[in-house]
Amino acid sequence: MSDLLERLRGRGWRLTSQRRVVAEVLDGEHVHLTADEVHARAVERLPEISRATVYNTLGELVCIGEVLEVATDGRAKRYDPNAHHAHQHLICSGCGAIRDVHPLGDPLAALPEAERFGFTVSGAEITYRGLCPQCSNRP
Amino acid sequence: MSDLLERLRGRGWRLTSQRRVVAEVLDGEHVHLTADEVHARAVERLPEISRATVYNTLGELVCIGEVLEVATDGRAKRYDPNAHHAHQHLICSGCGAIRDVHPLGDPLAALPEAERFGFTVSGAEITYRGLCPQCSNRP
DNA sequence: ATCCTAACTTGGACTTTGTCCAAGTCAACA
DNA sequence: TGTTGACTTGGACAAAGTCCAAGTTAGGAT
Repeated sequence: MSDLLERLRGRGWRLTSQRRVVAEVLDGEHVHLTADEVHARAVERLPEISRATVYNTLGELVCIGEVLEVATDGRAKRYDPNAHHAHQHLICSGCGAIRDVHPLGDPLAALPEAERFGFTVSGAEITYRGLCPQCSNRP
Repeated sequence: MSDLLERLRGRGWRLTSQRRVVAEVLDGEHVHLTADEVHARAVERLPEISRATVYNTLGELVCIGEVLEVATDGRAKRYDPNAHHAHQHLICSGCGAIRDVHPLGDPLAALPEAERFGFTVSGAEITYRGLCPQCSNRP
């Protein structure tokens, strides 16, 4: 189970039941939940947990790099617990399903110096879009 | 000026003063405005224009592919009038500045068949992140 | 030119997503 | 076992966006 909790303890976090539950929800299913979805699942295990605490905890996890924030559309942010393994995202335009994918090569290498405009470029996120098998079989 | 307006007329759009103003705002400065910024600029030319109309018009322009919606963070969507020229975005993590950039090669080519999971992949958006020259010279 | 009508716009109410804060609670160390 | 500062809570607030009934108007028909 959660070595995530161990890492948090190592960083001096107080291990409250709330943080434990949020970590478990994220660690449990490696999907890309919104903050409200995390809250809903957390409430199943700890009915009094507040939205504010879920937002706080997610924000802290993002800050320390344990979780990635994914802005796939203009809607709610999604939280990706798979932060320690480089990957990109493939999103179904039909139903919104998200998959982790692993493209070849380093996307940064494709951006020539002349196209960097003096920026210190540190990363690249790729969002592939398409239709999942189910949505392909419908209009 | 706006051949965008010509294309809209060609599609059977009623050319209202509101739509004209929104098109002019987008066409005028090729930056990446939020809906509220578009509204603010539109109001300067047409004081009574409502937020709802700006949202409607932007949504329609996105639907017909004249404008791209860019979700760079979890905040407001940004609207990119440069839809007809393939490009990606480079964003400053310090100040949020956005530049259009042109990486080499086709990002789709980097995604092997085995990593597509049966999806019909149709596009890829790349968001490069880094620090702009100004922000590099500060913490 | 004028009329008609479907298409468009308006303003305000409402929803979703997220932030903030004062007051109360509790994990962890002594 | 007590203490204390870190954490949590609920509710108010804010930002971004959607929806709708009522009013207006562009543009084809007359």
